[in-house]
Amino acid sequence: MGKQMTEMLKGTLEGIVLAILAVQPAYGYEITARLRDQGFSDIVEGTVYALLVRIEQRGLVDVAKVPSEKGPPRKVYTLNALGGEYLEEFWRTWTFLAERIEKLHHHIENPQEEGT
Amino acid sequence: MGKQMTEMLKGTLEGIVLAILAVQPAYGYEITARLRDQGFSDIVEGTVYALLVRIEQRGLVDVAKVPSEKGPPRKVYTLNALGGEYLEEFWRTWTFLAERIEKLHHHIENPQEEGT
DNA sequence: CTCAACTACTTAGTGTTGCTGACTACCACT
DNA sequence: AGTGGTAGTCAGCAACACTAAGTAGTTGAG
Repeated sequence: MGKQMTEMLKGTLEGIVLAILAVQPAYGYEITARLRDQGFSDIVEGTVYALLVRIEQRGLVDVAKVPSEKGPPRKVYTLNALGGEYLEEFWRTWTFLAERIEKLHHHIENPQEEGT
Repeated sequence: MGKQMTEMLKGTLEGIVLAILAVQPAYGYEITARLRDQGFSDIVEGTVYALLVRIEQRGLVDVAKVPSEKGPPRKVYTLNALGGEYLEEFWRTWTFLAERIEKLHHHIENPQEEGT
């Protein structure tokens, strides 16, 4: 998708993954696949795994090793209480940013509506 | 606002500034002030100036030095054709990302609506 | 049995970005 | 002369996503 997407994902990808985990626990490989399903087709596995390590170290998720039938054991990540708080904070930040950006977007296409 | 906002601004701040310039040309100090007005209260001047240097070097804006009554000359930035294209690309990327994130947000609050 | 392919995770190094904090410089007013 | 607002610059830092390679298990073809 390009450089813009790469830069834009900084800070949001973490929230996206936490949001996915909020729906239900998952392991890295699965999360990558789910991201691909949801349209983030060029997010590489390495990025996701690195992100998971980060959020684990920050204590936002609980980890359980679960044996897999088809390969090495899976590390299943579950959003915990702290992670839930962090995710809520993410949504607040996101909403704040998105509202302002949408306002700019709208303004450009409708410059006559001077709000302030 | 915190670390989350800092990270989230990466990649979007550039688009925000370009969008501001799309409305009308402006100089750095003014852009900073306008960002503050629009709610981005803790974006520091240094960041904006650095960003302006970047987009100038990429040829997304034209620059004109205009004398000021109250200080050093102003560097007035104007969005040019290339910048306009880049901004459109930014909006596409933004829309793509925002749609997917909103879907996630919605999904969490309405998990019964399974789309797939 | 060996090799490829898929699953699953790890790690070292790179580039971009926004922030911190200090600095230069110009003007007006006290 | 000194303070404060205007306007821009610069060096150094931390965080993040990407690249690219590697490890390790399982399955299936040759």
